[in-house]
Amino acid sequence: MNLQHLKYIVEAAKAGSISLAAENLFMNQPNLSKAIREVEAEVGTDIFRRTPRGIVPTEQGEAVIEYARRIIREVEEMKSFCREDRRNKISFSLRAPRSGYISQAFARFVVRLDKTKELDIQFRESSSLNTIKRVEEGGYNLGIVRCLKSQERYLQQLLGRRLKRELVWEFEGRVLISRTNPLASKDTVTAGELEAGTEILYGDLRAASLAREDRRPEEERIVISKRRVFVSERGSQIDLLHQDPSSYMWFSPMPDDLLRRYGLVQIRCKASSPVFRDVLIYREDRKLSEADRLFLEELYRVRDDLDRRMRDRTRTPG
DNA sequence: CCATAATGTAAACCCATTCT
DNA sequence: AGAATGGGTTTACATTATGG
Repeated sequence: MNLQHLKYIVEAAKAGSISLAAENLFMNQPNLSKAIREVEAEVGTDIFRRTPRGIVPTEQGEAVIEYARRIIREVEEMKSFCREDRRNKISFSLRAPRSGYISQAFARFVVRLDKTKELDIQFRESSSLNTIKRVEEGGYNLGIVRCLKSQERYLQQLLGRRLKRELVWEFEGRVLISRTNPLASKDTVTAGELEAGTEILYGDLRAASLAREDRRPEEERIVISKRRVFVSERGSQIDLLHQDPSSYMWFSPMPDDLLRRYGLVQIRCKASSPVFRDVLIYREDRKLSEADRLFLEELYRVRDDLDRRMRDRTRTPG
């Protein structure tokens, strides 16, 4: 049994099928089948129960797979330990939803880093499902996933047992509009006022919705407009907001300086705002690094600023 | 003494086929 | 339909032999 064998059973567990796993591993099914049998022979217990529709881990198998994951990860950590000069290099990787407050926190975090050190920093905006996948696999160390509060149970289910989680922020969605939008001077808008406008949504929202359609038939999203445009590129979203002054999109509360920079205004929607939760995730076995903590410090600072401003505004209307 | 070449073996591979 | 087997071929790896 070698590391390769362990990777095989982890992939097989993930795929739920030897044939599919073989495809993912760029090998053929018989060889994978044989390899799994060899591991089973060596550990002395069946890892999977074979069924006509694929494979399911046995009770002992679950434990074996968990061991395998840990071993693979440790080896990866060992390699990265040897690869980089840890004293002289800052490594950081984050996947997060598209969000003004997160990108602002990220930017502030980066400028605070020691100028004399090498940087290996990755920040990528991505859907919650992809974030979970990448963080689980170990490609990214930190992830922030966003879900509707009402779908939280789903998220917990998706996260499973191997990821630690921490609530970053719970906020009411805001309506993001151009400064030239006739509604821009208002404090709050009603659903009726938005109804005629064009709603802009992220391009991947349809496909990567956290709740699977088949399992959760009732529509949680508040649908207001009949005119909906899916756009996944930030610049185009902003252009469209300006070109079509009736258009709007739901967004997380955004820092004022960003709003000013883009010529945008953010307002509450009376009564029917969806409530979102942003949750930080990272692998169970991983300790937060110095850089991670620095980022979180900035993240919470930006969040608290926004929280405070939003409270002030509601107290002094007009 | 180390580096390269030759050799033998185990493993990975592929395909056809059978089993559940 | 998907998993397992068998048999033949190729590839990878380790060991040993040879040469600078």
